[in-house]
Amino acid sequence: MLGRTDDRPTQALADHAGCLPIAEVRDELLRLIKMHDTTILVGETGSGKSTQLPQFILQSGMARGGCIAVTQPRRVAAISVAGRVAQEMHVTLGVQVGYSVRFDDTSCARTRIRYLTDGMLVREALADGDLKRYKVIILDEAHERTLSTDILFGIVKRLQACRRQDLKVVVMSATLDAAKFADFFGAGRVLHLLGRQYPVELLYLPEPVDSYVDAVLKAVLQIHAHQPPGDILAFLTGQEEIEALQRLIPERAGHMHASGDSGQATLVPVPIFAALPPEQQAKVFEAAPPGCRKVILATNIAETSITVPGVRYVVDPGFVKARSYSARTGGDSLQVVPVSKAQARQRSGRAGREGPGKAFRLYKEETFQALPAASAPEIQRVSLALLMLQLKQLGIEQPQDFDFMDRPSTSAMLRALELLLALGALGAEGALTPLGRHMVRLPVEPVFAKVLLAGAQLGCSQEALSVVALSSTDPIYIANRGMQDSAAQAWKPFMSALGDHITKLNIYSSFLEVRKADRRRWCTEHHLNFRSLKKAVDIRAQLAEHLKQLKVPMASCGSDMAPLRQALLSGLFINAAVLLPDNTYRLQASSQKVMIHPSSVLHGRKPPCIIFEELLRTTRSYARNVTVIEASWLPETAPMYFCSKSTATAAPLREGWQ
DNA sequence: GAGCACTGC
Repeated sequence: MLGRTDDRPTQALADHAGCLPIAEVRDELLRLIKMHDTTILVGETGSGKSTQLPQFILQSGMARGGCIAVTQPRRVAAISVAGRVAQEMHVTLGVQVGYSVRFDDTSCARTRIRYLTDGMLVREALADGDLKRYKVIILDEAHERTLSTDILFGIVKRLQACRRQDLKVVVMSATLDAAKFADFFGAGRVLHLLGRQYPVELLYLPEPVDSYVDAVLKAVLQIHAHQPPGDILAFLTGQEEIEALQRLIPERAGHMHASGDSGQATLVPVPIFAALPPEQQAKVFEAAPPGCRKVILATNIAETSITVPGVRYVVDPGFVKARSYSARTGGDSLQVVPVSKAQARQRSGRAGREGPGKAFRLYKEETFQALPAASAPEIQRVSLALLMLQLKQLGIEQPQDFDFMDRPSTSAMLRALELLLALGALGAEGALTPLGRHMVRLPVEPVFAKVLLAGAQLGCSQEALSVVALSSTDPIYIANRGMQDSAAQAWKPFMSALGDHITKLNIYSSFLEVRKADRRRWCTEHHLNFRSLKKAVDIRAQLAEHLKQLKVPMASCGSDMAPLRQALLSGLFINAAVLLPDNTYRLQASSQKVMIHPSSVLHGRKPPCIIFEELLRTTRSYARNVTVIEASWLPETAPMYFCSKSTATAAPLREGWQ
């Protein structure tokens, strides 16, 4: 079986490594898994662990009477690995081997190996606390430490305590910090697998640089001038830098040709980042024309999500744009920060997929040594309201006492619990209320779950569904450099003086009125993101189905937007702010000063009272996605926040759910 | 008068 299983990287590798390394340790691996409840498996890229191990376990009979779950952090991985395994086993995808991701479940009662996104398995655990159908749970790519994987760590550990001998867990990771996993699970042994990676030569700069963008440009030109053929993958932090280098590289490279360096191949820059339309993303997979060398200018999307073929050189300036959340202010910020050692290794590894490569790290070797081993796990960087709600649903009365691999800060947990209390999801004694149990069923942040349920009570569930679905997708606006004016013109007919939510609702309604076949073109004409709007349609349908199951009444408020704005206030009241004489706003909950973000339709309009979705800290604190409300609505919607705390009573909306 | 990395339910 193993001889013909490998369709990955190259033929040359088969000669190089013989067969998949995992095949050699198959029996040893199965013996260990049989012997221990939990096994830690460290496998480098290309070790075959994701495809082979589940098949070994299935053949061994260990999953008899049940199913094997294999989690992945990303949808594409779950889908593509399932497809490959079905092919190897000569079975139909969706029968013995299947996958389950949001909006797409290709599995059935007969499925024995089930690939899922980690978020999907968390959802299953929320519905069926015992995960009874699974005899084996494999947590793959555990080193990525997504929020969902971290929840699953605690869930499976707890499950094993009550389902003794009946649940095997395998934690698979690509990095060498397996000791931490072994320690957490009390796992007896850690097994290491050889990867199938070609050697990558690491080159550092002797001195630090002033501008990393400039340094990337220089490095690319030097590689082009002095290194043998092979494409270059350069990491940058965002769209703006990528577009700048896309212009500069041909300019400078052209200059080199003009100065007499003839016979040189042409450098072709190819951008890749998530917001790029799919047709343009596809260009990174096309081979460079003869006599050309591709320079892929990428964000960290090329670290894990996308593997570009043909890359032999990696240029890594050592920076990444990362989001961080402050529990103190409740604000988000997006900052350019140094990468971790693990990230730098992941990046340089991209040069060794098809042959020996070189990685140019644009910093000193000492700088690398001083980098943190890994970036902070997601659980320590995000708002924890959803996590705390889910832990309560899992029956963990004191979420602070949950068995975390890395504990989030107490202040972040307390802030989240306070929010849930104010939303009415938790009662005074800290238990889930009926409203909270409804909220946990909805796959959105608790504030938006509250908007949906409040919308139902206020007679505007149709509108609330659309607005919440739109808030759960990527931005729907496309504003390319130099076309802001025409874009603003195209959006004008949809703009509402009531704010961004109702403006987006107008866009969504118009989108739906367009014939399906014409929607893509309509979006292009209106400078709107077709993908985002289409996704909003899918999410809305899923949320509507959940509301139906919860027997929540569906109604429309027609053209009167007041109920919808009140529903938004019911969820977003902690982000209520009033206008000050200097035209800034003061947050009611914390007295912080904020300004309306210039991208908002309300920018410059000075409404006296607003709510907003997100506080973004850049040079200043900006409110993004803003809606106008009446100040008189504040006290009755969230008395806990706007009256004296000692006399606060439950919000009126909560009464209906008690 | 600023600028949005990347996932996921």
